[in-house]
Amino acid sequence: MVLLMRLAKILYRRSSEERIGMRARQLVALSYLRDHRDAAQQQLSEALCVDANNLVLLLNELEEAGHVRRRRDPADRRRHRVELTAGGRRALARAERAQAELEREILAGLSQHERASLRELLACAVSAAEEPEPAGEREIASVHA
Amino acid sequence: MVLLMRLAKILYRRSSEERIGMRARQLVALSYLRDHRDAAQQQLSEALCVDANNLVLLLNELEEAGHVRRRRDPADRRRHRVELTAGGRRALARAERAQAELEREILAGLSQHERASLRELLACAVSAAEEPEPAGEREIASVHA
DNA sequence: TATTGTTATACTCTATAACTATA
DNA sequence: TATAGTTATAGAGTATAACAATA
Repeated sequence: MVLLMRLAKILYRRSSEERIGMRARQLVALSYLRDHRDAAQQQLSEALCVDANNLVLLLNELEEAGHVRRRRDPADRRRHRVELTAGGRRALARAERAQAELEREILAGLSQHERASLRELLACAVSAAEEPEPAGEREIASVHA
Repeated sequence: MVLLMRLAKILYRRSSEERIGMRARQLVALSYLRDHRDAAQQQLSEALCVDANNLVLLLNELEEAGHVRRRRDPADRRRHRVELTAGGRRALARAERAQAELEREILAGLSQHERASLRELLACAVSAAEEPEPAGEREIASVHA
């Protein structure tokens, strides 16, 4: 856990804007939006661990850059659905290429196979953490994978 | 990479002071100090990715709490060596127990074996990132492990 | 003169609370 | 009245720069 925090900090420090073409936070948001089409802001706020108000500022940046678009949900007009634009997709692809290079640098101590394992484990952990469980009954889980 | 940043943020958010008995940053620092006895502040600053001035503030907190002690290095009196006190060791142990419980919660989607693998991979990556390589010659590395 | 650590200050990021509109 | 999003403001966190002590 301590290790995870330290590695994340190393990564964050090196993910400068000139290096990957956008802020690290923006990259995380765009990446999430690609995997979860038309997410509502509330959902984004929870998934990215960003307070609702901060999310507004983040989305303002992204919308101004033309990377995302906010549309009112016809079903519930209080809601805004956020979608990735074509330009946002391209910017995301560029950023991910740069990020992959950075990844190779930082994880130079790991073999390709180990890096793949790490990615898989993280994906599994994050997706499990994403579903906050229907209600209670956490004890039974995590016995096997 | 994005996943790593997201997971770290989830972890950081949940590592509240009342939960683990100290700030997350303090835990990271104490943990490092246990593994690297009598580190100089400069070394700490680099390893923890904390600017030298912020490190001073962090160490002030820790020293005030009685968890660490600063001593001048007799060999180079400009240097301060930071050491963990007995109280610091106890506080660290308590925090790590609480943190381990949190870990089980957050990584509930992973089996015990998977969690162990993750820990190992992270340790490997961090320790590799710790040595910034003698100089140049990064291209040859990272072909195999 | 260069380096280690410290202090002072300014800036960025994040969180708390009040506000608008829809339900 | 409650919820989704926005705005305003304050607080925490972080970085830039000048400083003191030692080499």
